[in-house]
Amino acid sequence: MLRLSTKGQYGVRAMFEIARGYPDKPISIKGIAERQDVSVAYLEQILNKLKNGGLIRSVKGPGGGYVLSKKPADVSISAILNELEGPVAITSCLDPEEGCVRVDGCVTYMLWKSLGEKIDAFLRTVTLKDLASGTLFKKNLKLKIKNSK
Amino acid sequence: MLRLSTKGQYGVRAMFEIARGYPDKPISIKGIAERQDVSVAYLEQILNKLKNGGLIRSVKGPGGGYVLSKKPADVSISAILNELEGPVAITSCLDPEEGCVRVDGCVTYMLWKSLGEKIDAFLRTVTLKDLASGTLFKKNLKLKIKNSK
DNA sequence: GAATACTTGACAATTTTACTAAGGTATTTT
DNA sequence: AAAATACCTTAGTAAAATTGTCAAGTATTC
Repeated sequence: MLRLSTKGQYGVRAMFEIARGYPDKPISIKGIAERQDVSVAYLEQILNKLKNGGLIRSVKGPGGGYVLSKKPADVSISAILNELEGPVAITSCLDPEEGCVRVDGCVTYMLWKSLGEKIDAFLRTVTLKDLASGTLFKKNLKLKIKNSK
Repeated sequence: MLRLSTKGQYGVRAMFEIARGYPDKPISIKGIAERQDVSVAYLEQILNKLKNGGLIRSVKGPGGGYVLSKKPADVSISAILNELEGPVAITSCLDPEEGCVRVDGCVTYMLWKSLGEKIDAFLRTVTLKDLASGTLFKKNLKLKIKNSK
């Protein structure tokens, strides 16, 4: 359950590739497609959204590609996924574009709201820099050791 | 993004209703359907899964219905969703029934794994008793006040 | 035996996902 | 200027998942 669409997954992986060229080496769709094993046509859709969201800018012509708008440490996974798939919304009640039909005291409303907030809080703490440096892996290891005591 | 299916949502609401009859008053599908505004036929499917998972037991005949197998404080949201939709698996790599094609060092593997673990850890802490008592709401309020200082 | 209520499996409509296709625009190099 | 590179945009579509419905049971109680 709670599967993330491939669009979101590929988007994060593509942003990771683009981050590697920061600040001045544009990364082409073709290059990303090869290294991350995703079709060029599908990536075009994804990167277009990220560009419109202002997370990356494009450089046309030979030698062109995409460049991160901000430094990797300032680009969170939350920002990427928000642009591609909208905000976390466990239920339709919590989707700003939909809303709740059962306005009355729904017993689960707070549950899903809290869960969504926790998820987004986590995704905001992880950045492209963390992916590149493997920080996340280390953090996780530390936590495991701590817990096993 | 990260929408939970209606099956999972209705399942939790149904379990909440059943919890209200614990330990000795069976709650009928019809009653749940009316109070939670879900069709009887759809609930049948859902409750059947929960029954096979051992979370509830059924009582046939007039006055029958479903009864919780354990006390509300021992039934976590995680257990309910696990039964209805399988474990949290943000990506197919992390689904025990699928697996990862890109076995090599995938940069995002740890990210999705950590997120999944965090989600499940939270869902394990919330029980049917919490839903009934509104504990979650109070916890959340406390947190907000703390943060706003 | 009539009423209540759970049991089971099949199936169908709708929506979402996960792409592909095709043609266009902008920039650089030769 | 022409060719090559690479981004840009919209439309369409097959497969899968979701979200149910339907029908024909079985078990229990009154």
